Amino acid sequence: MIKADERREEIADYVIKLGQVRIDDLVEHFGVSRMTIHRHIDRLAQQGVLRKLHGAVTVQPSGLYESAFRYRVTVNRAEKDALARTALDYIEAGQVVMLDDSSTANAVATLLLDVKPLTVITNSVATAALLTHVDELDFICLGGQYHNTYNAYIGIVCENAVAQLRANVLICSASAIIGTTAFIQDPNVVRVKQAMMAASVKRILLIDHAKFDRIALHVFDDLTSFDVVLATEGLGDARAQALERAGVKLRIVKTKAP
Amino acid sequence: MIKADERREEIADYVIKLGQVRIDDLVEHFGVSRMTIHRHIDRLAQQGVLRKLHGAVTVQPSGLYESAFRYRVTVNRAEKDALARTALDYIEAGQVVMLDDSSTANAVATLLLDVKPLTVITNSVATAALLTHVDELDFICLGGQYHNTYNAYIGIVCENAVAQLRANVLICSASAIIGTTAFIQDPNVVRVKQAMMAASVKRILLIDHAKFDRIALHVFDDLTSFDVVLATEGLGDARAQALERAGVKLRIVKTKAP
DNA sequence: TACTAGCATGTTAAGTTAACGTCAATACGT
DNA sequence: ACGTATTGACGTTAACTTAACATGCTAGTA
Repeated sequence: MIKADERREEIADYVIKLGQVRIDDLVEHFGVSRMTIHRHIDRLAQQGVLRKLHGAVTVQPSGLYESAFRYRVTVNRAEKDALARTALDYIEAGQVVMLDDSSTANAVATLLLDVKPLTVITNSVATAALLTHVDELDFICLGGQYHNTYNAYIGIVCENAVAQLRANVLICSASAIIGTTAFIQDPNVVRVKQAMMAASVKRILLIDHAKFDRIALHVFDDLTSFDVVLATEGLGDARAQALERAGVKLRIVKTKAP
Repeated sequence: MIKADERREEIADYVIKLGQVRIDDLVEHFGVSRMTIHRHIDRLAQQGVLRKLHGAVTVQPSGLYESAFRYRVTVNRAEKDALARTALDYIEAGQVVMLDDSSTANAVATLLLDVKPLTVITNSVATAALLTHVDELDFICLGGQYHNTYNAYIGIVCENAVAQLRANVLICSASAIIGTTAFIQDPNVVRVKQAMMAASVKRILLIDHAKFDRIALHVFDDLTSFDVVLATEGLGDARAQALERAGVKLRIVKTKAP
């Protein structure tokens, strides 16, 4: 329920404020069982917000602000799952699918095992780990310089690798949406994503509503460049109508059952 | 000790034979403490040979253990370690090191953490897993088509990625040695390795004695093309002298203490 | 209203890990 | 040679984590 998400935010804030906290302190501070704390921090750790130690948790070593920023974006697992499930509508067996390094695309990867046979291309280490050792699935990893923050391969080697390939469908995400433009934090990531755009026939952008009202530095592309933009219903009717008026091929995804 | 490696091989064989074994069964079967079994299987799991479940271990979900990378790691482990330790003589901090997809090069990777800072390039998934998340280490993964048998990325994408890079040192191995020529089983792997040769200033070949008296289909390169050929003493004096007469820069590595 | 499904949570038993101590083999300086 | 670190394997225990099952709450539905 919503209360669980709030509790997770409280826990994340608490840990981020103190830097490192023993699990028993969390148990005492929040007045719930040790098991429940474990379940919460497991999920936060899976989202990359916290890191479990053995009896304690710390914030991920990538700067407090960014961690605090990141966990709010990734909290909504239900939204990502709903987006991922809808994205499957645009993927058919036998196609070549390219996935970027976003956690949303990673969620799509978990569902792709039901659409085999398939060729999948990605620069995400997390997604690569999911797709190795899978039968009936041709997997191509985009190499490049490993970047810890994104847990992905980027850089010129990656861009050139993308340029050699062609995909039927690209599934990607962005850091922020301002007006009808998608933005990304890192210029090197932008170049990789733009190369992916150029190498794909159909382009699908997945955005949860937390991507609005945020700021990122570098322009990725205009929303009208995508064949489909999947957004969760949280973005609001006004904004949805504005985007459609601007020519964006928007499709709203309901988080709950249809 | 050597005994520990043998014990790990015994455990691996036992688990591979039965498919899945409970940890307590291993404790009883080998007559050591539960903790020791844990330590053994942790290492095997890290090598990708086994997978820990929770109270049990299984073999990795991939059909071909004999020829697969995972099993090769445990074969001739003492020899590979000796070769790897000697190979460190040719690597200095700050250099760019390229490693192929051989298990021997993987053994070198485990030792590289002591030579930081370093830039490491590889197409091996096992080696990549070792080198991600390491501070002071610039890691570049060579992408390409994932190949289950080698647990590595190969193909034209990989070859082109290699061609964009330059390394100070290449550490590689071969499937077989016949006369003064190194052979490889798979033509696609040959092309990647040849690209690696062209992209490296100093080339080092690591071969354990099991590589002699074997047959592989495709020519990799002549042994005289390497700046150093490290071989274990098992290859025999006669063969060593013949190679040196042919101009091979051979260095014999002792497995045991002198 | 009653029924059902889906979560969040608690409880307990089984399993795992960290930390420390012992022992043997190896390296090193004198 | 000799004693002295050093290293790695192994065991023991206490702390910690996980899986599995049970309970209760909430929302949607007949």
